[in-house]
Amino acid sequence: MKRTPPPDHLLLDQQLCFALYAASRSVTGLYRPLLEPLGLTYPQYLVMLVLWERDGLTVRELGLRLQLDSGTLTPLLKRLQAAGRIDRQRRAEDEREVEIRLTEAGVALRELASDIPHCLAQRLNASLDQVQHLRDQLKQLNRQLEHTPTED
Amino acid sequence: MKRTPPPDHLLLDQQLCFALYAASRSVTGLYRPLLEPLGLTYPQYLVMLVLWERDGLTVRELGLRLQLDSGTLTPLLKRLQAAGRIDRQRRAEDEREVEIRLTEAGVALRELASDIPHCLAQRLNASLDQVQHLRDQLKQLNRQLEHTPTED
DNA sequence: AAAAATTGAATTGTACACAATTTAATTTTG
DNA sequence: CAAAATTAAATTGTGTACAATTCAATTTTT
Repeated sequence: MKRTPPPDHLLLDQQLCFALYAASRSVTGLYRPLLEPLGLTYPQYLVMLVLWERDGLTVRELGLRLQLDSGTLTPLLKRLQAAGRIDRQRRAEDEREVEIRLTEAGVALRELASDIPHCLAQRLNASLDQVQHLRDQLKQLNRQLEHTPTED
Repeated sequence: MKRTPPPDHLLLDQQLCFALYAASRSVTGLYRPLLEPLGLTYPQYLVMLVLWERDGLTVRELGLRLQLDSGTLTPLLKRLQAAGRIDRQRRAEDEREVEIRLTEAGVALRELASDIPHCLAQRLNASLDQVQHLRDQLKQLNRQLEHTPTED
């Protein structure tokens, strides 16, 4: 005699996607005050993390690492260049590729960033275990999604 | 005799933030082909989820629920209105508030959306347990962040 | 080797996010 | 009650995201 079956599956609070979306934006928000003194946005910080690990990558390689395409990266990299953190240069071996290299200022910025992970961990006021567990689950989810073609 | 101490904390793969950011965008990407036939973007879908649960909320109330401000919601809601899914109307009791109401088409859209959670769960090809566990951890993280003022 | 296909960036266009400001309506205060 | 403070949306401006297209450089085919 039920009129409408309980539509549990469409409840916002049931959605993994919303939990992810909200958590991602919240955490990004935590970074903002820490990154502002460095003059970096959050996606720019991610690019710097990659370059601090390995300098001289191409736009394509940065895109693979961060799962971002040239439509996002090109303007972002131009802003990092305008701010004097990186240089962009076509590769001699293959003129299609653009190599991204840290400037001295870009390398130096790493010192200023070195406290950020620690600062952030404190603000998260979650246990390290909790954070690592969550991170590893998310990474696993990401791996599963990477290997799931859209099968269209 | 180490030159530079291992900068583990700045490695991209160590960052919870990046795992979150990447997972969030990946999952949003999974929704895209499912939402496209409905003519909805992913944030628009979230707004519809809220309204399907409870119609007639104000912009402010939607913003609280989704953690979005008027700068994001106002143009999004105008697009939903232009697409005929909602009406926007100033409240008589308080002319500052704008009440959002589903149109008939907006209500009807719910039927078409009813399969989406199931479709998505399949594409995630993760166990339900895994998804629920992850979701609950993220929700807990969100709660912790909500109650952590910026203390500035 | 020349034509065709592929590839890497850049560009174009649409839609978020979010800080900061503005505007209008309501509340609070002196 | 009028001025000041507060509030809710809207607006403005900057910076992503991402699909789709363009363009030039390289590879692959014929």
